[in-house]
Amino acid sequence: MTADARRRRIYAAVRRIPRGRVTTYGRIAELAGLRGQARLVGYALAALEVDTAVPWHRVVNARGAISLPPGGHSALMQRARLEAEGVVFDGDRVALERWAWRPRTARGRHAGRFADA
DNA sequence: CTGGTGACCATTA
DNA sequence: TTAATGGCCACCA
Repeated sequence: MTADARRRRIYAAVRRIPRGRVTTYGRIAELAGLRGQARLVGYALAALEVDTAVPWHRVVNARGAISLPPGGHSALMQRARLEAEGVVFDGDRVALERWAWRPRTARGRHAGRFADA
């Protein structure tokens, strides 16, 4: 698989995140069929155009925090966009147990490390 | 080629 | 709870 194909899979996965929810880099990697390659997700997002339709702001790190340089323009925009969608921050992070998007892979009840609040 | 870096993460101590 | 470690891959010097 080419590097370009991986990037497109990553973007496709990010586009699936619903409004008002977040998910992690590692989770996107899994959905893109690239388990264990979370770093690639960050790299791919960094390559996006400024006016992209890909909802990159819905991707946070495993702690629920924004992984962009603190105080930077991009970080501020990410937080502003999330809050505009109703996502609430607790300090510098969002509670994943509450805001993480869980695609329907859950069989019957909660299947992942993100349970409902 | 080699080595370093990055919007990362799970594991281990 | 925080720190260190090893693994991952694309890109660049």
